[in-house]
Amino acid sequence: MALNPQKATIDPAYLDKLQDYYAEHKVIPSYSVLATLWGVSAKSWVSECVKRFEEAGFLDWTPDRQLKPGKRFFERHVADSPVQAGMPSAAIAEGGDHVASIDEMVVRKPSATVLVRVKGDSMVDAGILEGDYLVVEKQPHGNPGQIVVAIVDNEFTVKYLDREKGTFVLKPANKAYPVIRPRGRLEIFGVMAGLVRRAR
Amino acid sequence: MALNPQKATIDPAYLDKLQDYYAEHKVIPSYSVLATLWGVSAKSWVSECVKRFEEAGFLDWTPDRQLKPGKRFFERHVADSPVQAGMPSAAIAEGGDHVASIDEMVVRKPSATVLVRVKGDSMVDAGILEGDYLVVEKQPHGNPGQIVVAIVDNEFTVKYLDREKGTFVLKPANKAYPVIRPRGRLEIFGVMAGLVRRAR
DNA sequence: TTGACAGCCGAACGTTCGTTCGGTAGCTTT
DNA sequence: AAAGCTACCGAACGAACGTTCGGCTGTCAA
Repeated sequence: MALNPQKATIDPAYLDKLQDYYAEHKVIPSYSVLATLWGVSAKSWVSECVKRFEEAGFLDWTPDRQLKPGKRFFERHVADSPVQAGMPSAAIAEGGDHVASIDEMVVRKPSATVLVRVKGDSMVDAGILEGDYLVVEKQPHGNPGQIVVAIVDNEFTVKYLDREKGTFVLKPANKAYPVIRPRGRLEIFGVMAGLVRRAR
Repeated sequence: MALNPQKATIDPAYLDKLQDYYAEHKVIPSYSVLATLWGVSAKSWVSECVKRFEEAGFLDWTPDRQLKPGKRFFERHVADSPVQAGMPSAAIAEGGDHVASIDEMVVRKPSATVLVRVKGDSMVDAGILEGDYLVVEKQPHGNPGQIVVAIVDNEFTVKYLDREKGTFVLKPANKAYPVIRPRGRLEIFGVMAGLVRRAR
C-alpha cells in the first residue's frame, strides 16, 4: 500500500471560489488576485496550488503559457442519491457521476446547432412548454417519431414528425391542436436534440 | 451633420479571431498574443482597438483591471423566426436575443449547482419528465411556488413547494399523486434553477 | 497642395507578473 | 525527542505586461 500514488491534495473550497469567479468574469485571474480570492497572502502558495489544479485537469495553459480552464473545469456533478447530500466534499475523488458540461450533453454538432424559443403550448404533452429553449440540430429531414422544427407559413413550428400514407405530417402533443398535413413539400428546419428551461 | 457622433470603427475580422481564440482557450489573451493573432505588430495598436471593443461592449475589465469578455462578446443568436435561417452573420447589427452558452443560461453559482436525474412522472404537468436533468441550486430553503428538490425517506423528490396553514408541503404536478405533508422538518436539498433534456 | 484623419509601427518606461528559494508553525510518525 | 511532512509566508528578481508618445504612410476633402 505504500505504492499508493497519493495525489497531492487539492482544496475544493479553492476550486469553488475559482469557478464562481470565472462564472462572473469569464477569465482566470492573476496569481495575486487569486491570492486575495482564496484568502491567502503568498503568491508562491498560489503557484503551488495552481500546479495541483493543473495536474488534476482543472487548469491548463495556452500555448503562450497563459493560465486557462482545463478539461474538468466545467464538470458538473450529477447527484443520484441524497447520501452525498451533506458530505462537505469528501475529496474530488472519482466518487459520483460527472458530466462534462451542460453544453456538451446536449449539443453534438455546435456548428449546426441553434436554440429556438418555444412559443405556444402545442407540445405540452411532450413536456415542452412555452418559453423553453429547444436545442435544434439543423438538417432538412427527420424520421417519424422525432420532434422536429418545421417551417410552416413562414413560422417555426415544433411538432412530432409522423407519416401518413406515404406523406409526412406534423402532430402536436396537445389534443386541442389539429394535425398539420402540409400541402406540397414539408420544410424541415431541424430536429430536436435537446431542451433547456430556465426556471421561473 | 458634422455632429454625427461617429463611433470609431471596429474591425469585425479582429472580433472573429478573438472570439475563435476564446472559444478554444476560454481566456482573453495578452496584448502581444492578440497582436500576433490579428497579424499586427504594434501593441499600441492593439491597445487602441481594445478600447474600441470596450466602448462597443465586446470587452470589459474585471475590478482588478484584467481584460475580460464584455456583455456583447457572447452574442449567440436565438432563432426566433425562420427569416434568419440562412443568413451567414450579416454584420454586427444590434438587436435579437442572445445567449452565451447553455451552461450559463442555467447555472449562476457553479459551486452550488448540481444536476439531478428525474425519476418518475410526478411532475409531468410541469413539463418535467422522467430522465430529464434538473439543474438544482443547493440551498436549504425555498419559497412557496418554487419547484424544489426535497429529501423524503432518504430519496430525492422533485415537487412544488407550497404552504398550508403555516407548514410547508410538497405538491406534485400530477393528479395521480398525493400531496406530501412531511411530519417534522421538511428537508430541502435545493431549488430548481433549470432543466435540461436530451432528446431520446 | 494642403491639411485632416485613420491605420499602423516602434521605442521607452514604470508596473505587475509568476517563479524561486529559504523560511516558520503545527501536526504526525517513529 | 527527533524527524518528516504539509500549509503557508515573504523577499527577490527577471520577464512580460500595457500605456504613452512620436512618427510614418495613404486616402480623401477642401
